[in-house]
Amino acid sequence: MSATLKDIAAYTGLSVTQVSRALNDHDDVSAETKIRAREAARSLNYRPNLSARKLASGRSGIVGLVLPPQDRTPRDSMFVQMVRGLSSAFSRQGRLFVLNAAEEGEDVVEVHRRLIDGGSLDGFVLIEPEDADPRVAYLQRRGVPLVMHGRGALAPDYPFYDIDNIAVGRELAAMLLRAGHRRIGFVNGVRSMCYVAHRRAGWEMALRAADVPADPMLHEHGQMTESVGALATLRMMSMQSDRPTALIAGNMLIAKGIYSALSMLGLKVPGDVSVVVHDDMLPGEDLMAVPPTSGTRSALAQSWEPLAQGLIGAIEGRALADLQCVGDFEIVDAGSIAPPV
Amino acid sequence: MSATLKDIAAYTGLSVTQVSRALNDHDDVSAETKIRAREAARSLNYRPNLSARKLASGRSGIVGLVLPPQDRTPRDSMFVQMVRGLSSAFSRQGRLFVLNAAEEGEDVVEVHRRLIDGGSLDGFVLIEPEDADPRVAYLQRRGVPLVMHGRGALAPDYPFYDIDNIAVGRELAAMLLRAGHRRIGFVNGVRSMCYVAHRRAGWEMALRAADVPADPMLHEHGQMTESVGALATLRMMSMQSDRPTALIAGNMLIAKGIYSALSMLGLKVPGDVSVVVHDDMLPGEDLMAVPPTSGTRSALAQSWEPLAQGLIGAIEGRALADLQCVGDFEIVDAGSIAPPV
DNA sequence: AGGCTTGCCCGAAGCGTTTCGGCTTGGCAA
DNA sequence: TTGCCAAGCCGAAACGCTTCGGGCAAGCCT
Repeated sequence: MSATLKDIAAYTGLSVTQVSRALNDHDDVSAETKIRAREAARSLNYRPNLSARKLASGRSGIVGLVLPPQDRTPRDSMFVQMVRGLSSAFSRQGRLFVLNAAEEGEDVVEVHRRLIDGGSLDGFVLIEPEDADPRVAYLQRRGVPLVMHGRGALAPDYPFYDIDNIAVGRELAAMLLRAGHRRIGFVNGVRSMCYVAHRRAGWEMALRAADVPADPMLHEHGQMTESVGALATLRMMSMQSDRPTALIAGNMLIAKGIYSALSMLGLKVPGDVSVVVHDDMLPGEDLMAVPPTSGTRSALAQSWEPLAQGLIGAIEGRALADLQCVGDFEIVDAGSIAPPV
Repeated sequence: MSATLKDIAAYTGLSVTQVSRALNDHDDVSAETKIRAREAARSLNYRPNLSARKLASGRSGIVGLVLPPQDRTPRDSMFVQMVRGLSSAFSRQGRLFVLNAAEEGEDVVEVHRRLIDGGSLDGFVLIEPEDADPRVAYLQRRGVPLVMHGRGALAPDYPFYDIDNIAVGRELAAMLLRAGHRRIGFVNGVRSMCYVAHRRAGWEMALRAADVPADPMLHEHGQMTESVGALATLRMMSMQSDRPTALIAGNMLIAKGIYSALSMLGLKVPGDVSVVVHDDMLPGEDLMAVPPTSGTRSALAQSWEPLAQGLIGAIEGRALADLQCVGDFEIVDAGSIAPPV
């Protein structure tokens, strides 16, 4: 159905070898031959057969992602976002991106194995890093390239794309400290996540730098949901003495919970309590109607391209240092900070 | 890394040919040889190389789904549901299921082409059927197996899994007619969807059978969202004369909108207005806290298995009639129907 | 002139699997 | 005894691609 290298060879009078080398832009092919081959390929509507390529070279050009079995964070729409983003980032690079979901009880590593020696994939994007990640261990042992969305340690030994979450935590606290706040509450994510720990560390660093003690009662771990935000707010605001004058929200859902708890308590933002948030700018969240809130933001959508670049770099064997990318975040002032009362 | 047929051949003393035939359960292999080959395969940890298989036989055992570019129905969590369901259904059948998202401006058919002669996929699950579906036309022309989730016509010429939506519409209306209602409103989905048209037809049939005119003012097309449900309810309930005494909701989100509009109007269910719904039983929707509502229900989650079976059947060349499957729905009475006032 | 490099090209082998056709063996009927 | 058939097995070719090793000219140096 589809044209093969042999067809192009016949059409151009070249050998199959030379056509292959021409189309793959090898360097011992004359410029004129390359052009001739490329034109023939286009006019014959040639599409390389990835299975054959994989068989011959060990590389198929297909990369993938395995959806962890139960989403601890029930952020389905983020997954769809991600799949779309990665699909298009990779297809811009001439690669195919596919997604496979792990079954409920199934071992995630097992799924990767299936995908690898089932024979097609030659690299993975990993998400939701864990501390000593078994997926990383397995892939590294087998020499399969990977790139991590986030990181499982401050300086891991694998390619990743992440933002500087210590700086995020530090900056969020610093914004409030600069306004004069001393009692600063932080509603963070689940403890085991590395970025959560980093943000907490940043919060502590900023406080220490301002000679303010970091009261553990003012820090809360939990799922990043609206209700966790609301409950944590109620708890902190009902502290008998020294209740916080400002709150940090780990993400927009938490912020929403904070706002609704505060309004229930009859407290105004920023008059009574200042609020800052780290916003991942997921589309759909803006529809959530959270009031404009100061803080840090970094679009999750901007990570797909660097992730793709990182994985492709890893496949092409570039040095680890080039493959560990720390992205930027922005600082915005939206008027949700006022001096403490 | 992974064992090959050659390794098994060496290990068992058989030829590569015979091992291949044994593992694929061909019939000119003795029972004893089959067992020997299978055991060797297991103990050598053999995994067939799908690329090689694809190259030799034209079939890779990988099937996929292309996510349409912009989701007209913003039901991201349903997609994730679906991916998980199909992944596990296919993996139970020893096949690999992958998902690829079409880019924003990209032609969906083009993506299928890439996946086909990129060389790996040998069949597709399609979703969101259209009237004269270009994807179906393309795949049929190229002889690539497919199965549709839903259908684009009453009796299409391709494999599908669907429920009898005419019967759904008829039954929903009949439940209300039996209670004595004559003015029955229907808040349905977007007009272009085939299942929406079917349900509408069912509604009309039931009314006609009861000698009740089908007032077009009592039927509303729109996105299946909460607000559409609410707005349609407000419109119908404010009709000067002959406002409906009962409402049919196309799905749970619409039902939720109907309930909130009715409560805004101070109307009770079922005292003032009866309500029925078709519920797809998506997990997460039960959390939406819609009051128990009578109507029809069919778990979307039950369609993954038949879809997988249908596609595999199509790949294996079974007859079309065996591949067109109409699933059941249930009728439940949850007390949301009362005689009209 | 002889030898070297450089630029461009090609044949053939091989990736792991399936499949086609043919081979051997033993049993059974004629 | 001969001939035939079925059961079970195997060699070799093929799928489309990459890559290794080599070949042939033309140009340069000494």
